[in-house]
Amino acid sequence: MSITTDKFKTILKENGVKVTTQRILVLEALSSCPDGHLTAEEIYDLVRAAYPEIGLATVYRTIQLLLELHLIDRINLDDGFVRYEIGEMKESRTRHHHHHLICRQCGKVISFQDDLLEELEEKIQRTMHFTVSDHEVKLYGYCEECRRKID
Amino acid sequence: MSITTDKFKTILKENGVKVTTQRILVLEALSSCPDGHLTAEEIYDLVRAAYPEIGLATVYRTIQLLLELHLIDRINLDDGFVRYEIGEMKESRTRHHHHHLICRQCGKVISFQDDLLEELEEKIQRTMHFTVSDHEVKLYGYCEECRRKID
DNA sequence: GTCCATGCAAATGATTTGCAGTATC
DNA sequence: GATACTGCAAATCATTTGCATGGAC
Repeated sequence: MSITTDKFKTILKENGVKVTTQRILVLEALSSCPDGHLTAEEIYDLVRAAYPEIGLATVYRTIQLLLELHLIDRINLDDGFVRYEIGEMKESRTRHHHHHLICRQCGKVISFQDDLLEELEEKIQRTMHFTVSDHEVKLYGYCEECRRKID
Repeated sequence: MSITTDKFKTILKENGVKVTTQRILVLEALSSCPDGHLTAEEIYDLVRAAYPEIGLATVYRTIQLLLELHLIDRINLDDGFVRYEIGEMKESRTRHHHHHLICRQCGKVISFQDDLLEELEEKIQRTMHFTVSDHEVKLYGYCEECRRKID
């Protein structure tokens, strides 16, 4: 479950930054597309529908702020666009990351949950003396429809 | 073990593209830094030491070619630079990927081998009907030295 | 000799920044 | 009312591209 507007306002105040229409609209655009993986330009277009005077620079500055507040995550699918998505399950202390399946054919992105890396992280800790705090996993391949077309 | 210059020349010929000094030097720069994770600019600087007249555009074009020939891999550490590294173990048919530990403190990148994702890929195949062909894993955290400094 | 490859400079495209006006607290 | 935030336009920076020259086969 993603963050509500009210909770967002509280977080902004707690961090000593101002609550502005633009910030709320950017957050809401990201919230409204929970599986969106939106680019900055896409967020800009979405917000502009409701608030035409917003500038692209403000969108970038707001994205930066949301990243610093850990309310959104950056995703790089190596297609030349950086994307952002709302961070989910902020309440739980455990890092229930979700990861991405990326179809090489149609570019579709499917999210999935898995904690299988726990074991790997522990192993890394032991053998490499490296403390893992976070991870990012991308699986490339072919989605069901595209595989059917290829066969 | 990474590719030799002779093997590289053969691959170029097999693919109907010309063997040029520039291409060889770029490949050798990447080979000489097996753990380098070089940026295009860094490759440019390395090659220029031996061959000052090379242009940055040629470096980019060669990187593109090497990627298409699957001789190098692209790595994105989300620090604003795209990096490249020589592909290892090209001879074995199995995908013995290596992954990266990235220190959030000093930025150091440590490579490691692991096939732990085999299990996950199989599960994805079964439950999501998605055929995984490749994967990329990045583990963020703190290396031994930096952890020591923090404590 | 034929083309592909190169070097240079200009173009591109995402992101950033400077600055004067504006809105929040 | 002070100051952080915004919008705009200009700047930046990695990467790409057009084109005339040069090199590989």
